[in-house]
Amino acid sequence: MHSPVKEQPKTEYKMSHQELSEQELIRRNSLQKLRELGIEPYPAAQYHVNATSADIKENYKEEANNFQDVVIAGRLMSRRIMGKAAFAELQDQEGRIQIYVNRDEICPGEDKTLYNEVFKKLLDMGDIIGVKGFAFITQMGELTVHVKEITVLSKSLRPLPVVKEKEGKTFDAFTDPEQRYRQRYVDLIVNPQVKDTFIKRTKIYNTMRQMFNEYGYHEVETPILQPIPGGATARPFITHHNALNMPLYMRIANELYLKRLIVGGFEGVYEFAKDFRNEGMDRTHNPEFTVMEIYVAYKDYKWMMEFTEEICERVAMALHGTTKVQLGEHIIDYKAPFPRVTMTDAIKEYTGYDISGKSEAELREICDKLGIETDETMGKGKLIDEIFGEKCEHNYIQPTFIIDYPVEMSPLTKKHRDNPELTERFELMVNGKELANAYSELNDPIDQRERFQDQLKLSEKGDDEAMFIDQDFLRALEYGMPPTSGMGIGMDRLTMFMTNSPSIQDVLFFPQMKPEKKAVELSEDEKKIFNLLQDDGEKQTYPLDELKIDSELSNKKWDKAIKGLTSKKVAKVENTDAGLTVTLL
RNA sequence: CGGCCUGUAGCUCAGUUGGCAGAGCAGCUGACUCUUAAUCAGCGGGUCCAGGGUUCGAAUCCCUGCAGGCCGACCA
Repeated sequence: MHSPVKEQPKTEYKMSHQELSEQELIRRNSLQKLRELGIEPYPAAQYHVNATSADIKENYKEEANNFQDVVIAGRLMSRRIMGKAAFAELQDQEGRIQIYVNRDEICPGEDKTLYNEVFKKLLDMGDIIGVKGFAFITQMGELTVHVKEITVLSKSLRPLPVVKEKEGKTFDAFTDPEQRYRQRYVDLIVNPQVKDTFIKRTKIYNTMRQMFNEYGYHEVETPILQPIPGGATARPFITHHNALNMPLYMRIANELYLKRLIVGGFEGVYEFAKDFRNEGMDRTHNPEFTVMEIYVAYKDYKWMMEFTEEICERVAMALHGTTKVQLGEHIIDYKAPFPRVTMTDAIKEYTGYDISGKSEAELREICDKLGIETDETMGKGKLIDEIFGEKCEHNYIQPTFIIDYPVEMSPLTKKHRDNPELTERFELMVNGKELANAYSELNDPIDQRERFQDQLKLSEKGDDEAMFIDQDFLRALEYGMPPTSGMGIGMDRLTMFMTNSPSIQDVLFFPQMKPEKKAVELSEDEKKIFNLLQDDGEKQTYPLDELKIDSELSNKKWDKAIKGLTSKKVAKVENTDAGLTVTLL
């Protein structure tokens, strides 16, 4: 019988207390003292606030003598104590406001404990308090709340980074990217520009939602767990449903579901969708990201270009009050209309080659001449895509629609009304990157089936990103889908562009990170076994009997050490065909 | 996956040729009733990312690993 339940809390308790810093111990001590003074550091009752820092700052007028009975709450961000009086800053959702605390005013009687002990000693920066008082302007001219009453709302047990500022210069800023992303809550508390970026992000969503609703379109939700990951070419995450005993994929796109809804009779549907792609991560890619997809019946891609221009204009105006937005060294102007450039013209312009009507072999030759690497799995579509990606894409800094893509690289797109080699598709390029992707949706079920079959051939050729055949989607199309235009826009990228953020991590609250590993402390005997396992080549697996002999430990010591290693998740014991083995984790 | 850089106190960072672990802010003690990076005096605080190695001696040199950043590759 093992009893991990009994042992584990004990060690954890011990460990967590060993790790406490001096400042953390002092704060825990203050917490205790508050309770001894009859002050609950985590009160249950609601605290009725009647103003915010921004309210007071925007609307206080000395001559009007308003805000004479305000109640505000927030986090204590700085303190300047001068004997019997003190200034401090309180930070609420809207920002910071200075408060003035006078000993004899918060302690009118003989007992000065509330000021001398509670305010001066037991409260710290980072604590959340509520204050009741009146607004006034100090001799130095700063709008301040003169405190009459102070309430502890939440004691903070960890010291915050102290960021100071003078004349626009920031001192000791909390800048370590790892800590900022892992502890976004701290980042948000001490770096106001970070909060601003995320407020803008929400404003982008609200602006778009409002526009779509004005148009009468319908916001919907479609499955994230999909039996067939369709609608895009990308490697999916795979998971497993236990009760159904079947694999499920995390969606890489929601396109095929939204089109089913168009078949079902909705004439305009949209979804802000979290998509998941099991691919590389870099400055512009996170494994989970958000795409807004919209489908409108009886429209085509030309209409959708104008609609997309309106989105960009409205979003820029809502955020900045102008269509001109700073992005790195460029100023991007989202004023409509944006130029429309065909893919053929774009390639002609930047490479000199005319790709129209060229065969696969001819295209491969052009790639060779341009110094673009190719391989056997690449079809016509992919070759053209490579040329555009290598030689053209990065040139489109100002918003530009690239239109009329080759049919091979757009399996869900209607063939061009004038040229069957092309499709009615556009991508909106901004700052050399794809921001939106749209087409006149393919609604010919027989054509769609053939396109899927072409994808299947690509897949057999070795393209592991080619699309699966979604039979139910084809069945839906066979019932008839009205001519429809659809568009997808990368919300993370849009937010980056609109907030001048160089990295996707700056526009995601919680970007994906490898887990923090806690240093595991091992006993002498545990280390001995650990080292034996570590030295055992790459596999780091050892037959249990052999390991025990090699460790030269007594039965008792061996037992204790190996149990210690398994309970700390350093190694595991497995019962295999070959007998018991020990593997390093 | 490859190259470069980073990891030292709660935060921001120094740390010389390998020779006692440092500063500012924060913290603690005290002074101070309109300050604002408040000020003044004093004090405490370290798994130098982890594990090995070289050495009389390692934050520093070497190896391995972990985490992060930037660039590139792959990838839309």
